[in-house]
Amino acid sequence: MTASLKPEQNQLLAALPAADYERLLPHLEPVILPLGLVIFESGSKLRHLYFPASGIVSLLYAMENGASTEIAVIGNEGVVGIALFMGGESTPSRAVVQSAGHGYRLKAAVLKTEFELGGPLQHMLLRYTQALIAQMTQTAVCNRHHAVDQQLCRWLLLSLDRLVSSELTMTQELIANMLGVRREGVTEAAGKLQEAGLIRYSRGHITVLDRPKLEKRVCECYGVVKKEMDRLLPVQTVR
Amino acid sequence: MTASLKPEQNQLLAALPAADYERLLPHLEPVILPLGLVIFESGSKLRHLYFPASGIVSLLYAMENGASTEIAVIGNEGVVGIALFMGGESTPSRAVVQSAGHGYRLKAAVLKTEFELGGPLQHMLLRYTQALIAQMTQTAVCNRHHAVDQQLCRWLLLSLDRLVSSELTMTQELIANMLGVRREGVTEAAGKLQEAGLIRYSRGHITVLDRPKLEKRVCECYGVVKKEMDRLLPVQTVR
DNA sequence: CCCTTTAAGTGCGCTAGCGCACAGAGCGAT
DNA sequence: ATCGCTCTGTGCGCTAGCGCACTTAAAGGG
Repeated sequence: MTASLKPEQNQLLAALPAADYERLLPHLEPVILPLGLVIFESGSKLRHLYFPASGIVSLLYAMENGASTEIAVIGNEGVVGIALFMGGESTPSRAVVQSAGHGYRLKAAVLKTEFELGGPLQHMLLRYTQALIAQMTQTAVCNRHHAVDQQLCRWLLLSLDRLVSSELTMTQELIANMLGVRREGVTEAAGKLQEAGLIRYSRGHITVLDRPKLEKRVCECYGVVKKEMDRLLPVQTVR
Repeated sequence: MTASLKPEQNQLLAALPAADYERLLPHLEPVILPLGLVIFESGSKLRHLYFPASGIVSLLYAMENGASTEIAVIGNEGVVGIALFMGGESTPSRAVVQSAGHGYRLKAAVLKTEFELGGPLQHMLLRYTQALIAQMTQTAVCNRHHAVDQQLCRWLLLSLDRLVSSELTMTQELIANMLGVRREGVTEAAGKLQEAGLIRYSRGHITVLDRPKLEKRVCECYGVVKKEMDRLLPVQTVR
């Protein structure tokens, strides 16, 4: 694990000036992110800020009746646990690893000290938070106005952007939980996309066959989020 | 206007330590917020941070086809224009005065300087931002899972919390735009509430007759947002 | 290799909300 | 008082998505 210690696989870390990065480095603890790992629970006090290097983490909100909805997805372009530096210590949502990977984490105390310095790290975390807000608001809009198959396209593209391969491991049941719809609704929507040759679906494995067509079919929400992310987030710099 | 210059009507300003408050005071420019005023447009560069003292401001997102959805409401408990200190300068949403009032604003440059100091102002603004995020995520959830009349209850209560009187001036058409539903849908939902004796509706004027019953009927979303606001935001201090 | 488990597909009746079209109804200006 | 405008109420038919019950089919462990 130590051999492959490359925190700069996380784009935020990668974009930090060398001085800041090196100050952080000794505090970055490598963590593996197995599928299903709950990084934090709704309302629980956060202990670490997570910098994913690979994999995908979902922010989910669970309702009293058990139904749930995905609020945002986070990959190696961001961090998990913004409540730490925003000052609230916890949020009403939970963070779950949706696609296995690995990452690095920073102890709450270290993060807070560094954040208070007010330098590049603070600026980047805040800009990322704004990008995350954009994603959340767009989710709200999409939930209201768009059909399930369009939302599925959006979800697939958002996931694809955070993965290296074009295959993702995810049952329809789980996708339904993310989108906050019925499992059968996902079956139907996925069926449409499969028929149109955009994806292939098989027992928990989705392969995206034709990304361009997916982008044609998706609602505007994906583009808005993407554009805002590109605008707000640093370009990956080679170290 | 100068006679009634009481920026501490805004709860964030009121909660600032005297030293910080007084440093800000000379820069606070009073502004009136007439109904319908667009504080900022989607994508436009922000020039000021607004501290409402009365009235309500809506954050709205408009889609390509003209349909729109409210993302959050802001009253004297918060600020309008968080993108300024988050670093993005603009957002894909727009801010519109939904209920007339007044407030105070700070030039972007002044705000940034003060924010960079990293003191109580920064902490408060970030905590408020987290509360706003909670509101946005809950909106996403509510859009997905709850019936129009429950959402109307939520909307009424959120508005009521930010007003002194129990009457609000708002046509069903406008409410429909906020909730992202049909105007007729609001007519129907409002009819139900009126029949149950919770509200009285008349040509753009809604009077809330029975707030407790409204709170019984509303979905959990209102409570979650309220609780999170109370947790994160400072209690009003007497100056 | 079978047999259990888990994922995916299907059918059917039901309801909420949509789109459209139009009918009262209050309010304000002339 | 009247006209015109805006706001509200209503009545359609239509569709997407829901809830439920069930079948089919692949995967994987004994």
